[in-house]
Amino acid sequence: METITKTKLNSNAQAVLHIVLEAHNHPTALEIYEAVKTVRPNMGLASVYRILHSLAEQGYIREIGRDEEGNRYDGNTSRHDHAVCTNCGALLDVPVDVHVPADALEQAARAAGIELGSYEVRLYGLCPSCATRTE
Amino acid sequence: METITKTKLNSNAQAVLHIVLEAHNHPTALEIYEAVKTVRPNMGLASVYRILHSLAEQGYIREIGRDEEGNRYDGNTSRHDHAVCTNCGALLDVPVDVHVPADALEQAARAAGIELGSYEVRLYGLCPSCATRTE
DNA sequence: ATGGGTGCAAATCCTTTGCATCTGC
DNA sequence: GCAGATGCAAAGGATTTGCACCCAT
Repeated sequence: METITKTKLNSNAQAVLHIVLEAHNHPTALEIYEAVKTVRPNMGLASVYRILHSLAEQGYIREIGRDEEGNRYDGNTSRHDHAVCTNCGALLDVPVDVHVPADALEQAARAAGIELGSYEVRLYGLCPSCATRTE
Repeated sequence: METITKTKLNSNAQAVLHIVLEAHNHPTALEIYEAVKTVRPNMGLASVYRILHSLAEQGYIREIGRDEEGNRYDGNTSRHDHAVCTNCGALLDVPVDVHVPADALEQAARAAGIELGSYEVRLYGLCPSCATRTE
């Protein structure tokens, strides 16, 4: 049972949301903070963290795991897949849906003993720049 | 092009590897450190971190992402999938392979522009205990 | 003796929290 | 006036690093 309550956003939250929605990459909290500071120079880092959490909780954005740089956020909340560069760590969107047969998902969920909510495919490999640099 | 060079492991590294291989869950560095201390009481945390990195680099174990507790390690290096509890954050193995059609993978990799190495399906939902507690 | 591994402590980095203040309603 | 949001600084927690020391070769 999902309980998502979207509350009205104040102007600070809107500014943060804007940044995340515009970002094509998957920015970290620090990157979002830097970007937001150009618009609201006196916003503090702590507020950015608090706002990001509340935006994620309300379903406006999504947290998509951490890497060595920290937690990353995604403005695209619809189901989609990601590719991770095993060399530089870049996290890219997969622009097409990786179709996984529904019955395979259900069987796997049953086997793992979980009540399936959603899923994601992660591709690991070399991103364009790392592929050429390594070839 | 993968370059994995397995060097001979010294006894400390073997002790750490043993812990990770035996662990059925996906322990964090701290948990591994605690476990290793029962066998080698004077090993330091820094050494555990150094050893874990080198074991992962050499392909003995695998790093499988971070959560609020830190980086988690997996002794199972063969391709397999994971389930994440959206309530308590538990990270479980999926005991069956989620079969993703090879052509879907290739098409997705091409679309994302990466040279595909491997992949993983992540299931999100409620683990057994959270499901009953929430129902 | 020599290079690598080790323990310890200090340093880093991301994130959270306490608290006094400010804001909008 | 009050509840919630904010900035700042301090605290917290995971991970890394500097460094002197020790060990096996």
